Amino acid sequence: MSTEGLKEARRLLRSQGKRVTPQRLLLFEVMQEHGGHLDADELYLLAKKREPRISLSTVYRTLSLLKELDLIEELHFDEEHHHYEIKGRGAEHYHLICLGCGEIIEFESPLTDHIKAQVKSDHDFEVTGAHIDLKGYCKRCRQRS
Amino acid sequence: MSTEGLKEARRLLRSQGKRVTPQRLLLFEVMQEHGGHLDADELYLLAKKREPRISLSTVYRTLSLLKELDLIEELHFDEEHHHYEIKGRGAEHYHLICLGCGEIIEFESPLTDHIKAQVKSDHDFEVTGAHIDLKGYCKRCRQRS
DNA sequence: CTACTTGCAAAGAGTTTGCTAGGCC
DNA sequence: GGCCTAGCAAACTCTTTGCAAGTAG
Repeated sequence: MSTEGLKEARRLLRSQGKRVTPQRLLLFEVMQEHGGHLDADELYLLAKKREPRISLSTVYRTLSLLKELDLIEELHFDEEHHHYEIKGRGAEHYHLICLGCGEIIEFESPLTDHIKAQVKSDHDFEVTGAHIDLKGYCKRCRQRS
Repeated sequence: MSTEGLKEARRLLRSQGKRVTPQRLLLFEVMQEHGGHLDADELYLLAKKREPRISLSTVYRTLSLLKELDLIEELHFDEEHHHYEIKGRGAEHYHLICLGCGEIIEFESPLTDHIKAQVKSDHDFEVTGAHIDLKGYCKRCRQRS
């Protein structure tokens, strides 16, 4: 399950042309394992236990990258101090992949539940997980042609 | 269905004076089976499971060869990082993958059309292709536990 | 047998990291 | 002071290339 999240992180980094570095994976992993919210310094100290050479700037840079990729959430408990936490691995989400510009839009749909129900009755198959990618063209790319 | 594509690949390679090597067939096959989009490294790792001696350079060289032969499509998710996918369509079918016994059942569902319609109205996104994998447990495997 | 291909190692292009030195409430 | 960013050389990721060994036709 936690490796699932890691793969997802790799995939997202890749698809955005970001490089998959050990530091980024380590920081993501630490956040995942820790579960709750962390601030930059706490994350730094935890990561340092495993990779003492990691730098605080990398922590900050990685946090904003992960936030940009929507993998973590920034919590403003107070003005001076930001906390971060892994985004809800809760609701399943799927992807719209634009073949024109490469943008990846995440979506959810209750219809996926209907598909599961149908598959259950048609094939007597109990679905536990789904992976849905829809490819096509986004509004902007369609307008350009 | 999938052997159809393989034969086509052989034929095309031949007709262009390219040699039909196990590596090229393997890589093409992996891409075909995977269905969705892959980048060079993902393809490399998948292929390595079946033929551990394959090299990353072969993956890159084969990808550009297959692109040249128009057997795969290069998706520019961003400037420097490319993804690839098998060309050519056909009746869309999706997969049920049993986590117990590994069986893969193909299915179709009109509901996928509804998802496309919904995605169109919600995100103004025109779907041209879909890749849907549902994982879970088939009847037999459920009865055994 | 000959020309095309592969695997390896290493180069290249471009990004990311770790420092150190600041900047901002 | 406490928290975060900037600038830059060095390190690294991803891709391509050169070459000797291997293989298809």
